[in-house]
Amino acid sequence: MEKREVKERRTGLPDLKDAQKGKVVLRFAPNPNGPLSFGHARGLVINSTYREMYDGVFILRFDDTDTKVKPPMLEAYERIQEETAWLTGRKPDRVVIASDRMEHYYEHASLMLEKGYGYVCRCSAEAFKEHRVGKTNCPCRERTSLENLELWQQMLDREFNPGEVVVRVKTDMTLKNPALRDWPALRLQDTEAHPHPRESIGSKYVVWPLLDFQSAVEDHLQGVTHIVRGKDLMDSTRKQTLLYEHFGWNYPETMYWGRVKVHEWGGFSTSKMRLDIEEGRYPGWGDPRLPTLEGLKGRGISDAALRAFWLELGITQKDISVPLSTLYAHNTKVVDSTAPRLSFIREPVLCSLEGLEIPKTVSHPVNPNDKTMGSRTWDMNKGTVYLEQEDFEKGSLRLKEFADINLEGPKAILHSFERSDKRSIVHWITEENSTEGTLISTSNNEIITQNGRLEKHALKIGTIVQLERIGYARLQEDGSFILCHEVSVEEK
RNA sequence: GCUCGUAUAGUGUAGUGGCCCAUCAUGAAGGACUCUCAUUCCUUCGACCCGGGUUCAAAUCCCGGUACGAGCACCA
Repeated sequence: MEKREVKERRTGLPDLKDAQKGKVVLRFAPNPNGPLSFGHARGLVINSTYREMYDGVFILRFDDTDTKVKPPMLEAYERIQEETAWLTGRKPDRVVIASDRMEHYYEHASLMLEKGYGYVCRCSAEAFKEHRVGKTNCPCRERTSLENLELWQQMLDREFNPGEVVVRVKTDMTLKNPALRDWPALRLQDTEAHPHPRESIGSKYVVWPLLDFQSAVEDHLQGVTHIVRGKDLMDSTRKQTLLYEHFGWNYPETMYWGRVKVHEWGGFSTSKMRLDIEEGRYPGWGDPRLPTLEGLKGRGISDAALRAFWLELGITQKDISVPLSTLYAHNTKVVDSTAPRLSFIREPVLCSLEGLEIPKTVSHPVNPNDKTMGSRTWDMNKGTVYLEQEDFEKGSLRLKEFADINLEGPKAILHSFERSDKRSIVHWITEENSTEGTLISTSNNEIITQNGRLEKHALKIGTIVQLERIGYARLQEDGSFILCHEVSVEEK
């Protein structure tokens, strides 16, 4: 009888299964091998939104347990926390750093060996692969817990080299899914050659947990109730569930989202970007061509737009490909009502006004949809204005909020102050109310710098403006503007 | 190859057996407003992967096919 209600369009995220208000614990666990990027925003937005919905706890966890393949970046720890606060609107309730929690992982590893839930395996990776593929038990599996604990101590005492030994979780070698067969839980890392970048950790440990073990133990210790993450971690859930069964714990409820590709970006990875930056292909993580949170923010993509974007995609397991214009549409919606208008003349042509008596000043609204934002008033004393080359060529124009003109070479003959016909309305700027200005944009992975005449302004760094008839742009520290996206997607 | 997952308009999404000749957004086309090619508003266009089955009734359940994606790392 309440069915009717169920069928109404759901807005926002679907309910979490078995969730009670005030008792939900969520986490987002990036690898700090670089600052966050566009894709990370999904985990942040979804999980932090559930925190709001259920008045729960949101944990930011740094999964920094690999020092060689994806080594952590020291600056990223701080940066990621700032980015999290920016995107979610508040600090995480708890911050956990895996490399600070090693003793807990050791304790559980040792307990696992003692109880016979796992074993120390001295097979090479290749040798074990044969067991995995052939569904045969590895001889190491037969060791007693005493032997295992002894070997474990030797691991801790650095009596082995990386690659010689690994701790495995005992599952079942005949499991249908090969990924789950006696999966590795802890391994050795050469932290002399590859020390952990955090000073307090450095080369202190050689035995390190792998993601599936570290994450499983930590989720339990933190009391995580719901895990919402990408579906690439589905097998991870199954592995971890097997470990939870050994320990008699209850695995959190999980939900997954599918892969998202942004048409314009293709496949970016943090590791790849890091390499590109180190090799000088990009000057830094904030480069406007990079899909990092820093890059997007720097271009004027608002946190609210990013949130709206990811919330709209929701958590379907479908793999999708979205154009960037979807994000831009959200951004326009968020930013337009508060964006001051500004005049920027590309390829400026200087014209002198003649023919009619020129008023002392001309005013434009700061934002036509919000009169309380006031107006911009230009002095007209000098009688010279800049027009864009492209507009100049049209011959007869309407200078916005001012007058109709007919162009005769460098002379702009004032025709009337009232609109006299349908000639196109263009933006313009007086000589004395403008300065040299720069607009930076990106196209085909190139940075394009365009100089022109910029209206004088007193805006704060970071303000997102609408350059009239051009697009939304953000004021940078050096006074230049960086184009976020064009006012209209219409191609010219 | 083995394992797992997904398939609704151009792009995304809602929908868990009848309310669906299918929701909302975006997009496209047209229009209104506007001294910006902005914003806002209105109209129109446009979809249930294919084939079987279950049922009085299927986008929804089952089976098969196809397509796409992920995992099978001593990465996260």
